[in-house]
Amino acid sequence: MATLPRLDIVAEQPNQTVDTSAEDDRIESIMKAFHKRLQEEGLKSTKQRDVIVETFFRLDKHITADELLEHVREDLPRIGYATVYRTLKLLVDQNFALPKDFGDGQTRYDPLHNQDPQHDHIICVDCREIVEFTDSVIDERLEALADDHQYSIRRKELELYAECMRTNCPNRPESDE
Amino acid sequence: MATLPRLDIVAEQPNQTVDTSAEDDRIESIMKAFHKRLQEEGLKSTKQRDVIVETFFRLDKHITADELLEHVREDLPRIGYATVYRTLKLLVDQNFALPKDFGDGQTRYDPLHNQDPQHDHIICVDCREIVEFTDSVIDERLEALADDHQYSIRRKELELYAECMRTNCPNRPESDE
DNA sequence: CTAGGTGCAAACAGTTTGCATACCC
DNA sequence: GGGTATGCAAACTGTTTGCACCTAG
Repeated sequence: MATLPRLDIVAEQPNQTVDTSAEDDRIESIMKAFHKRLQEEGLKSTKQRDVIVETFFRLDKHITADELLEHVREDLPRIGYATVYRTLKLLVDQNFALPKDFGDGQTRYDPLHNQDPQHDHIICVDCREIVEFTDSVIDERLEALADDHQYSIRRKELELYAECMRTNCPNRPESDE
Repeated sequence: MATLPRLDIVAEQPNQTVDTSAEDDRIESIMKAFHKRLQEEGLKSTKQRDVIVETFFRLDKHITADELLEHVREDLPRIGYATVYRTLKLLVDQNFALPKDFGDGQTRYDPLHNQDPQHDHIICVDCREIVEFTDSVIDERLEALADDHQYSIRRKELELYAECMRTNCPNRPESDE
C-alpha cells in the first residue's frame, strides 16, 4: 500500500480531557447560535431546550434519545421522552444535528458544529467504537460519480463496519465461538 | 470536471423486460444454493420458505418486509409477518440478503447475488428512486483509509442522498413551497 | 394575553416472541 | 417420531401524538 495523502481526522480521541475554558467557549457560541436561530424562527427559548441542547453538545457524541434523556434528567428530573424527541427533531430541522442509523435499531444524533464538512465513520463491529474521518479524495470522486449519473448530492452516508486492531477489543468473538 | 474512468453500473433499469429463460435459470441457481445451505445447516425446506425466497429474488429490489409479505400472499394467503421476518433473518444470517436502512423508518433487504461485490446507492430524496453503483477508486481508497486507521473492513455502507435531474420527478418541492 | 412548549399517557409502526398446531426428515 | 417451522396473537421497542396545563415573549 502506497503512502496516502494526509488524512483529515475529525475526531479520534473520545473521553479526552479538554481545556475547560475553551470548551465553555465552544458551548457558549453554540448556544448563542441556537438562540439566534430560535428567534429567527419565532420559536421560544425554554429551560428544557437549553439544558437538552447544551447537554447534547457538551457530550458531543453519537448519542441516542435514550442516553440523552438520562443525562438531561440529572438537571431536569421531570423531563420526558416527548420533549427530548421534539428538541432533537428541532435540532435536526435547524441543521444542528444529523440523525444516523448504525443498524442497531435506534437512531443516533450527530452534533453538527457549524459548518463542519460532513464526516464519515468507521465503526468497530465488536466494541462499537466510532472513529470519524473525512477524505477529499473520496468526496471529490463521489461528486464526480453523482454528476455522471445526473444526480446532485444533498448529503452522503458513508460508514465502514470494521474490526479494530486492539488486542483487548471486547466482544470480539474468539475462534472458539 | 474531467472524464472519469468507466463506471460499473450494477443496476440502473428497474422494471425492464428480461429474457425469461435466463431469469428462470438465475432463480433456479439461487434456489439450489439456498437449499444446499439449508441442508448444511440442518434446517428444513418448506413451502413457505421457498415461496418467500423465490419471490424475494425474483422481485430483486430493495424490498421491505411489508412489501414482500404482500407479494407472497398472492401465493400463500395465510402467511403472516412472523414467517416473512424469520425467513428474512435467515437470509441475512446466511448471507443471501443484506438489511439496509435508508432512513425512512423501515428496513429494506438487498438481495445478494452470490459473490456480488458490495454495491453502493444513490437515492433520490424526492422520488426515492434508487440507483446502484460500484466504483473501484472509492473502494480502494476506503481500504487504504481503513488500513491507515488500523481497521480491517468487514462491510461498508455508502449512500448518496441526492436530487435526480428528471424534470418530472414527483414530490419535488417547488419554489412555491 | 396567547401562541407555542411541556409532561404525561396513550397511540403507533415495525419487529419479535410464546405457544399450540402442522410438517419435514 | 421428534424436532423444526408456521400462524396467530400478544408483547416489545423506539418514536409520535393528543390534550390539559404552563410559560416566554
